[in-house]
Amino acid sequence: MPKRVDHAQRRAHIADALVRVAAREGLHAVTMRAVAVEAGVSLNLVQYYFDTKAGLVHAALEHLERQSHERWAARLAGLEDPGSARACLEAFVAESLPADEAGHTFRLVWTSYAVLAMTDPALAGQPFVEGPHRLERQLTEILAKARAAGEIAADRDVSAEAARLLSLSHGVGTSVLVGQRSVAEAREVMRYHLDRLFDDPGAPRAP
Amino acid sequence: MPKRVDHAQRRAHIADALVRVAAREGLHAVTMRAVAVEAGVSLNLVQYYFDTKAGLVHAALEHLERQSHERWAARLAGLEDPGSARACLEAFVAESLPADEAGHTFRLVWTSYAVLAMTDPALAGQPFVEGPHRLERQLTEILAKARAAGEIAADRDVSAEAARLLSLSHGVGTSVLVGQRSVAEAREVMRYHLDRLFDDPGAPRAP
DNA sequence: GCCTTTACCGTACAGCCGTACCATAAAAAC
DNA sequence: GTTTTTATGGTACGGCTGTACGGTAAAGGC
Repeated sequence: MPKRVDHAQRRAHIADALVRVAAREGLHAVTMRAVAVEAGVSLNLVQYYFDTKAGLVHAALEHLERQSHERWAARLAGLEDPGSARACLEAFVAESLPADEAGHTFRLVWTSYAVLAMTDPALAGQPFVEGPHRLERQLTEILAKARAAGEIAADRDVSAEAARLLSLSHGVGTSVLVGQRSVAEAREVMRYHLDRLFDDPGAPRAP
Repeated sequence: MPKRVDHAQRRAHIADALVRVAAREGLHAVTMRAVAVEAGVSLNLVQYYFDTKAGLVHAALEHLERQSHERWAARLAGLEDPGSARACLEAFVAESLPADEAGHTFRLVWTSYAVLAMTDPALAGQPFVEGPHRLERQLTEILAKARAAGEIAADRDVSAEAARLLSLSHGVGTSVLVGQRSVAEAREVMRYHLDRLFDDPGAPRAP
């Protein structure tokens, strides 16, 4: 075996294994041993790359956030009409709903981490405050442009609308994860919401 | 000490202790010993009343659901104008946001259980499907009456509105719990939502 | 050619977990 | 008044967990 390996790649491989275990059996079932088995490496190797469990868990969270950010950016970039606010927001909805397996996994594990952060001060801070805030600002910008372009009514409060979109998508996503709603029903709720946002006849418009 | 005690009361006492531990340190920190200490009883007593840990956890969930149901019913009953849909929905919002300590505790522990149920089939089923569905039906009824009374526009889809309300309130509640938003900001988002629901000038009305 | 570093393995240890078991006072049953 | 039941305490056990430690083959460095 060669002497030098790509640490970042090994760490990503192990972090992915953690996410898989967490998605399948819950974050509480994540142990160093379980992650090692899932990654197909020895227990010691997990220790070698993340020397404590807290470090592993924390690193996996950052890994997850980076991945989701990239997926969202890629989806935005792949839009055929990036100028259309409706298209952007529909992409946002599609991305945030646990539709495909990747989305389901991400939402589930992310929510698990969020719950963990509610009682563990070492985990809170950045990811669950900074991340959503950034997303919310992004949504606010999209909405502001749409309002300026007359796509949505002039009397809408764009930052409130952004908060509503973010919270609502998170809420319906959760309802899908617990089995209360199907993905189709969730999509329907979000479609209704967007329809209400854009189709507002009789409301005042910009220019 | 007397021979016969009120089992239901003892069980409630211990279940409350579990909820307190879960709210303070997270559901993952709930152990038989921790619950026993919190309740001020011996480990064996916890075993005596709920003979397995799964039983304890399950019973505490039912306890939590019953409590929340009672609180919500009491709030509805305490309304000065129970006929006003806006008042009902505002009561619903107030009840579902983690405003006071009880609400915070309930939301946090409830969400923890929800996350647990996402991977544990033994816990899913009833509480997280039946409960929300019942609430959603209740909201739908309130909205349908409001629409019939002309309080909200005739072109609103009441069941979609109910789903939106429920999911949105859950979403903003979560954002408060993770520290992304203050309770005041959450209330502001919900107020905006209700304003949009009720103030819809120019929209068609029922008789 | 030798020595250090890197990447890995296996194992051991102390601690906490759920659970089972034994003991025992007090009340109830008879 | 004896016997059984109920409510409780204490403790022990096997299993799993995170972490520490001692090895070791291969690759560089010199």
